[in-house]
Amino acid sequence: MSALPDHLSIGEVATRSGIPHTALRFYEERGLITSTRSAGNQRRYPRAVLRRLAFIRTAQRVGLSLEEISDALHTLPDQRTPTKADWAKLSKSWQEELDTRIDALQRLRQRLTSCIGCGCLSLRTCHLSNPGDAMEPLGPGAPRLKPRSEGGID
Amino acid sequence: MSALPDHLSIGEVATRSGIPHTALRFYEERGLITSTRSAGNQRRYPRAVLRRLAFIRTAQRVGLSLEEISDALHTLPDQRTPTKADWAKLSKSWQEELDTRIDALQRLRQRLTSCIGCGCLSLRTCHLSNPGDAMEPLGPGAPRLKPRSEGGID
DNA sequence: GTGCAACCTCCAGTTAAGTCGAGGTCAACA
DNA sequence: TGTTGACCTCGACTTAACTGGAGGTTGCAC
Repeated sequence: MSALPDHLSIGEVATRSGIPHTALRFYEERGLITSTRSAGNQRRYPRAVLRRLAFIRTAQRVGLSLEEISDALHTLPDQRTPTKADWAKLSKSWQEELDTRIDALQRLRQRLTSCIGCGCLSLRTCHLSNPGDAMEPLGPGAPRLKPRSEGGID
Repeated sequence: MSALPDHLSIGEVATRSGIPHTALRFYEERGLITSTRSAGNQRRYPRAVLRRLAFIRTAQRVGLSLEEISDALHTLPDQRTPTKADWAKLSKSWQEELDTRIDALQRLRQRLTSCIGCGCLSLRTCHLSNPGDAMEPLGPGAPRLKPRSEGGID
């Protein structure tokens, strides 16, 4: 527990962030974080990397891809003071995305809630499994190569 | 637009659900949906599969994995009338999961909102990137092999 | 000055969720 | 009877996000 210096080794960052060193190198490769090197070519991170990592992990947890996160972080001028407009742009685009996701989650939860209450006992008939309202503005699935065109259902 | 029979071919299901036939076979392989076969060995789906697929896609969209969805669907007695207790159990476990996710999303959004307002112009100092509150009950990342132990940050 | 853990690079492997293509079958119409 | 389109299986490939190992270097404590 010595006072942390400002130049953390990859091991220290891994320990303090809970993120494996392999993942840290991977993030660096992908441009999500950066490091300088010591005389002997070892990575040295500024302390701020921990906050950046926390941000990355939070965004990731809510379903944003590393690419989206990376893009977002890169709309901010890379080394120096982003303008308020930069921030506003980033925030706005994410807010829409987040709103959409929150909405979808709440609708799913709502369906579950009402289903429990409604006394229906089968997936076959329950409206839980029968959307009714518009859905699927985004395609799911891992390979986000081409957006799939969602047809109407039932 | 002939009146839909109750035994849909894979092509019909694909068209009506907007889900590629390749994915349908994949879901079947994973046990998320089932089919019977025609005399000539072609898949035949009951109409109800469309609702089931809508449910799957919705759940997937909000970030649940096919495995989680499959598990959930399998807590319901497979072919006949699940009891109210079955439903309650499934619903409850999902609700917690959904609540957690909604919460995380809202916190992230809140941080973005307040950040815009606070006038801070750098990720380095903004509390947006500095969680402060407890987070990461679930690990992110694709390989969910071993849950990662999240250390404290900064 | 030696030993060993922590670091380095490079590359191959893994998982989830599919996609794609080859090679073959079936059904229905002309 | 022929051919065309929808279907079948099987296996290889893709993308994102990592993990793991081999083989070599650094840093620092004794």
